[in-house]
Amino acid sequence: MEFKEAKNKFVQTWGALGSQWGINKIMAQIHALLMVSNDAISMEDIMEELQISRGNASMNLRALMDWGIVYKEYKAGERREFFTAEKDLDELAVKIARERSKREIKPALKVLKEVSTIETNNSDEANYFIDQTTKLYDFVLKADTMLEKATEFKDNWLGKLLLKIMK
Amino acid sequence: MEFKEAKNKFVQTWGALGSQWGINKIMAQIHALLMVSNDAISMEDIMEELQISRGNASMNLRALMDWGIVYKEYKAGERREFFTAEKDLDELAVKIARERSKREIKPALKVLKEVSTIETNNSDEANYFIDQTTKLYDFVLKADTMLEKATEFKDNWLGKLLLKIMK
DNA sequence: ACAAACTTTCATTTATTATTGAAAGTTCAA
DNA sequence: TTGAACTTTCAATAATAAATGAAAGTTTGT
Repeated sequence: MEFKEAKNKFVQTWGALGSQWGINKIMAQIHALLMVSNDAISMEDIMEELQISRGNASMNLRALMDWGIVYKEYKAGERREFFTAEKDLDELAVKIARERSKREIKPALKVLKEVSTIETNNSDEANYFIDQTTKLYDFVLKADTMLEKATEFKDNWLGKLLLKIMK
Repeated sequence: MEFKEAKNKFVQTWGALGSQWGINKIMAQIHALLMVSNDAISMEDIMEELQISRGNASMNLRALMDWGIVYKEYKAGERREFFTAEKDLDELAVKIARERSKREIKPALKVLKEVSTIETNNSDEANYFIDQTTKLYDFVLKADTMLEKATEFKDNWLGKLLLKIMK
């Protein structure tokens, strides 16, 4: 396998993986592209490489910047903007974890709290519902807290965590 | 908020959460429904409650059973099948983690291995590519191993893990 | 102030994914 | 072995999500 072929395979795979985890395919592909690029890339080059429209590139780059995992870069004497990815994998994982927690887990927790604290008519099914949603709330809260704690390690938390787990 | 309203809100929220994580909305909704139901439910009842077709119910129940998080149950003297969810949350998390690892992470790792071991022409960009994909491989492997280890605890691993992390 | 170089927005179009429902399949009791 | 009761399959359809591209917006050099 030669370089170009390998690069393409990587970008495609990363894009597919993104889709399966609820992330826009192109967004994941752009990220993949930036991850393996030594220096910053212009929007034009991204469009060219992935064969996508200007609007698509613009919107997905914006989304990646909102996630805090892609940055704009300016080059001296250049009018256009260049883009570069967060290359530190621990930092990357931390940012993704934080965003997903904020956007998805926290709101879900709020709903779980709400529905698990309704006034009940003491019917069996209502009691069971409260019991189950309360357990779910505790579980999700614990998982979310774990993510938070893990991200506090900051430097190579994954490696440290792994060591601890294996004790 | 009354019971029926709360139940509906929970099912909707769980469905939306599923979508955001790459899981079919109805699949997540059926799962939610079963999670808060004291006893096993027939396909007919699921169709009725979620207002979906027979085919849809059948396909998604099959998918949930493939994941190992929903079971068929037979009631004495009843012709039709009833369904029930894995209620143990630790067990549920373990099963989901294992399936996603098997279906998505393992194949991705295989590709990462492939593309990070190409013969290089020693150009800067090819070298950088190999460097980055190798790091990514190591990172993803570590994360996947962590999941595996975590699931080995089996009994309340999340709680134990959390204790360890916070030390 | 103008215009060239570049980016963003968003209504429309296209692609992807999920759903339906009718037909085929299965199981079981008589 | 028949047919009633139930489930599965899958081609057609619908719903959802993503992509396009042209117009509007912005920035910068002169």
